[in-house]
Amino acid sequence: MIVNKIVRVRIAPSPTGDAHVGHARTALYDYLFAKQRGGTFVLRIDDTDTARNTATSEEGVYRGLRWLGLEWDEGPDKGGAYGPYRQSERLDIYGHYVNELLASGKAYECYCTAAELEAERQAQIEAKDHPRYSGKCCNLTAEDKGHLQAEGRVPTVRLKVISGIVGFTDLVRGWIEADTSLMGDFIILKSSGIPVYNFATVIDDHLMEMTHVTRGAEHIANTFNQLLTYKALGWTAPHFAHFSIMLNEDRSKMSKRKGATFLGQYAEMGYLPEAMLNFLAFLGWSPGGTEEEIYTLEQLQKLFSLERCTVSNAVFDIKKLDWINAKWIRILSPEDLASRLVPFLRKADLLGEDVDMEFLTQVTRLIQERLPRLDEAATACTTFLREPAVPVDELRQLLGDNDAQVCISAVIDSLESVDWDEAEIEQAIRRIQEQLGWSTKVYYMFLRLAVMGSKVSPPLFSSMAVLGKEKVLSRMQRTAASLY
RNA sequence: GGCGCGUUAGUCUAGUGGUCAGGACGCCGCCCUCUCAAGGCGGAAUCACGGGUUCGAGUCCCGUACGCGCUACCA
Repeated sequence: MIVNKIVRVRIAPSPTGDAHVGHARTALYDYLFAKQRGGTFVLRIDDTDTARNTATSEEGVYRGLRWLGLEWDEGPDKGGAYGPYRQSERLDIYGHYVNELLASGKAYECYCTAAELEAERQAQIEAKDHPRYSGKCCNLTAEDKGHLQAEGRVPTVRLKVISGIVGFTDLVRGWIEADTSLMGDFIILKSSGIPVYNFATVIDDHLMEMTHVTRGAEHIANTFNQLLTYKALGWTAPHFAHFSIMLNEDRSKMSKRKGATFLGQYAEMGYLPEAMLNFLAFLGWSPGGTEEEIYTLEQLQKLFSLERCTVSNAVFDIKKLDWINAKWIRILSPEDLASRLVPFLRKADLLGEDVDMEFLTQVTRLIQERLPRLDEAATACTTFLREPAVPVDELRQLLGDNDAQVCISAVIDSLESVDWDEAEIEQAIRRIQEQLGWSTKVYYMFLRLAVMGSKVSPPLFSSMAVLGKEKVLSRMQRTAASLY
C-alpha cells in the first residue's frame, strides 16, 4: 500500500501517430484524477518501438494535449525531477535493472530466433495447447551460449515467470486475477538492447514514483506481466485503474483507419476544445446525482472520480459531440467566438489579413445560435462578407402574381429615410407589408431572397441592421434589375 | 483456440434487492416564428438469453450467446 504520498499520474503515449481521441480521453481522466487530488500530471513518451515512432507525432501529442488544455507538470519538453521523460533516453537505466535480474537468476538470456519461436507457437496451437514460450533457454551453460553466439545469434532477455495466481484491485473494476502458468517466460529486453514496453513502463512508473497507473482497458492483460516484474524487482506496485475502451460506430475499436480519430481532425472540423473535453469526459464516466451535462475542465476536476468510471466499452457518437459543440458555441462570448472563426473564414477565402473585428462580432452574434461547428461559419457568414448572386429562379417561383417592382420600390423608399436601427427597420418593413397586403410568408421570403440571397438566413431585421443601409438598398435595387 | 473484461432504448448513461427503470443525444409530432436555428411541450424506443437464490432481481450466483481486449523481440 502506498500511503501519504502526493498523487503522481502519468500519460504515456507512444509517438506512433497523431494525438488520438482515445489517448485524449485517457489523458483527460489522468489529468482530472491527478489535479483533483492536488497531484502531479506527468507526460512520458514511451518510444521504445524504434520501428514505428516518429518525431512529428511527438509534436502532435503535445499539440493535442495543449489544445485541450491538459498541461502537464513534468515532461520531455519541460523537464522535472524524474527525467529524462523519453524512454529512448533511459536505456542505461533499464539495462541496469536487466543486469540485476540476470545476476539474481530471475531472468535469463534467450537465443531463440523469431522463426523458431513461431514454429514452437504453431505446434502448440495445433496441439490445442496454450501458446507460450517453453523456457528452453532457461538453463543454458556458458558453453552453450558461446556456441549460439558464434552462430551470430543475439539474445533477448526473458523474465522467469513463477506459476501461480497474480491479481490486483482495479480502482474501477475491483479484483482482477490471472493464472501465470498460462503465460510463459516473457521478453523484457529485445535483442536490439531496447526493453519491451511492459518492462520499461514498470521501471519508469516505479522510478518516477507513480502512485496510480490509470489507463485504457487494453492494458489489463499487460498488468499481470507488470505485476510479475514488480515482484521480481522487489518493488511495490502502484494502484491500477483501467478505463473502458472507445469504439467506432460499428463497435470496433477506434482505429486510425476509420473515420476521424485524431484530435487535429476535430479541430479542423470546427469542434471546440471545450466541447471535445466535455464530450470525452462523459464517454466512460458520469457525475451521478445531476442531469447537467455541460462542464468546464475546472468543474470536471472537482466532480471526477474513478469509482464513477464506466466499465463497459463506449461508442464514440459524433451526433452527441455535435450537440455539445453547439451548446459550447452558444456559451462563448460573441467576441471570443468571432476570433475563433477568423481562421475558418480565411480558409474559405472570405477574409483577408485585415479583419474588421467589430463587424465580424456583429455578424457572429447573428449566426452564433445556429452554428453547430466553426467550419460552418463560412456558409453562414458568406452573405455578410460577400455580395451574393441574385437567386432569380427562386424569386420568380416565389412571386407568382405579386409585383416585385412595386414591393421593392416601396421598401426602398421607406428604408431610405430610416434611422439605421433594428427597431426602426422592423417598423418600416411591417408598414409596407400592410400597405401591400402581401402574405407574411411570401413577403418576408421575398425580402430575404432579395437582400440575403438565400432562403435561409438569420432574422431579417437584425441582419439588415448589421449589413448596413447602403448594402441593403443596393442589393434590393440589384434584385429589382435582375427581375426584368 | 486460450485467458481476461464487459452486456440497461440506435448511442452515452442513472440505477448497488421493492422506482410507472430516470436523464441526455438522435428520431417523430406539436407550440413559438419572417426562413433556419435556439427554446418549450409531448411521443415511440431499453434491463442479451436461460437457469437459480429470494416474499420480491436490471441489481446477487451459475451457464449460454454476443462484443471487445490480450495472446509480439507493438504500445
